[in-house]
Amino acid sequence: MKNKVAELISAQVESLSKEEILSLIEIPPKTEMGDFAFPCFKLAKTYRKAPQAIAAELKEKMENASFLSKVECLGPYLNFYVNKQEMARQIVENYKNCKNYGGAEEKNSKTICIDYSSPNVAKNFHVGHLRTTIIGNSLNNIYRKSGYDVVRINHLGDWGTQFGKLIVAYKRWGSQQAVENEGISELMRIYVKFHEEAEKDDSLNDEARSWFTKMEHGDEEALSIWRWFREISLKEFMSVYKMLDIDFDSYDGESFYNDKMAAVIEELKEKGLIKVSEGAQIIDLEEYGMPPCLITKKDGSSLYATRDITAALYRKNTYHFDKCLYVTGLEQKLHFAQWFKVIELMGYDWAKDLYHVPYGLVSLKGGKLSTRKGNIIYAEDILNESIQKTRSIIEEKNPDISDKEEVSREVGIGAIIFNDLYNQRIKDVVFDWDKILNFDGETGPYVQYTYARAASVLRKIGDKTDEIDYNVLTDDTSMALIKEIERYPQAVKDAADRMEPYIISRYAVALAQAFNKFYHDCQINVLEDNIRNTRANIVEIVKNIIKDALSLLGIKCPEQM
RNA sequence: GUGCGUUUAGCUCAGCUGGAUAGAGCGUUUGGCUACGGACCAAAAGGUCGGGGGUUCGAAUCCUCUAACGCACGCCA
Repeated sequence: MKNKVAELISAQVESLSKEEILSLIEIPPKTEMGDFAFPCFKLAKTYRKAPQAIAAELKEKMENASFLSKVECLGPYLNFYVNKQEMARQIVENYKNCKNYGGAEEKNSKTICIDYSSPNVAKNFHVGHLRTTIIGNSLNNIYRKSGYDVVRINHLGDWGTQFGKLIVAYKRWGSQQAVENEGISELMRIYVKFHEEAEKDDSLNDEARSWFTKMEHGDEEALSIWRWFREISLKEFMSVYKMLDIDFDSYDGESFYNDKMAAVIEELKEKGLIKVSEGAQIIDLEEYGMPPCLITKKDGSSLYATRDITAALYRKNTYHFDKCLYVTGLEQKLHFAQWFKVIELMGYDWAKDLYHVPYGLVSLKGGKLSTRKGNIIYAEDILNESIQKTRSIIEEKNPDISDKEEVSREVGIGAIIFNDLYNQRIKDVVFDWDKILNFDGETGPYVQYTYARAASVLRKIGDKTDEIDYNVLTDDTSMALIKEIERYPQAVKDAADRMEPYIISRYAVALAQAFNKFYHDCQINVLEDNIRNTRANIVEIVKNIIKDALSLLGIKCPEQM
């Protein structure tokens, strides 16, 4: 339709190409103002006339087009009112012709690696980790729908000085029994204890660093403790992933690159990038306005950047990615900028394919997240709390449905995921129980409720035919809903281009709102066959799109709730 | 100190490459179940878009200065 309008204008306007016209055409802010609008400002210079006059002139010339019901000029704008039946028909038929509406009909043979979640072993999985996990998972779904092959990488934080600290702490204050019984909580306890003691006695830090150096040199005692801690942690992480129904293609964490870093350091030396400064090996980035990137410490052991660089080289060689995304907090921005630059300086042109996908800081009302201060909320606790709240709502409103347990999980977890994906990634989040457990308005449960409602109507209707009478769909409410249906592919595309799942969330809410108004204004289960069938078909389309959109966020849609 | 990010209604946020009277949800006030699910729908109130200057026919959007808050700045990740 937009295309047709553009053609019509193009026939009258020589100074602009059809593409330019297409990009100028906009959707008026209010429906009374028409379906499409063409602002005439740009033409004012070439025609040397006021835009109002140009709009009036153009109007005369295009009033007779058959697909239009009306053309009006409102000041400098030319407003087009298209034939409603025709518009509805095009949108619905376009939907029906797609195998994967909103996404790619075929794979595009491109690969994207997404590094997300990547929690630190031996630390509890808290609200902060939930963000990277949920955002990364959603980006995975969005790119998959858009035709990419996606490699989901959980780059576990399972290497580094903190394990030296843990080993020291375990040897001094831990016991096998306690670790086996308490799992990560016990590891956290001795880790916190280490920090308390290390403030009084700095030699503990040296001891910890030397244990980590032993690990890097393959010391069996150090490694066997490390393996044990890692296994215990992974078990707990897996239970969160299971709740969220999230999986990964690779759990190669930092330790995986331990034996691959030497070659990379060698390469950096050969390329003349390494300098020695205060005993450490660094890459000077002053020229690029950044502090130096540290490659090894003075004791020779590796650092975060070393492992990231090594991992990037490995992934490029292994997966041949077209893009590689890193979903981490904004506070790590400098770190990524530094080592991306190092990759570029090594002469790899694919440095431009590395993207840091940052998100804002998660904090609690009382202040920052801090395990040491006990100011922390664990992922499992939020999820369980939300599931329980959902369960009690179901008991109150709809106690007769079957599989209550499963539905409570889907809705409760959906609420948490939706809440995390509702705003732009960059926004800081202050965790608030009241807000996260509110299921009214623009929330996951609202969208899921809309889905359940649609499912319920369709169940009541039973059999329906595929016949659609487009004359039934010309009222404002139905047209508004159909226009929302049309918007889905663009929403998916924008979300993929901007790496922003919130665009899908906002779309899902808008579609649900349009549907609920339609549901309210237009009775669906009526006696007239043409009306019932037509509306039921629209309901089914909307239901399918809601399910698809929520699936991109990682949220399930129960048929009843 | 330097750099990055944020600042839009009481609160949480949308606002696409600059375009028509700046939009939602929550909260507040009010109305709507003898219709298909009230986790719903409708209406009202609520804004000098942090502040100054500039570019433009036109700025929440672009440039510049500035303020507040957050974060990062070498041997943690």
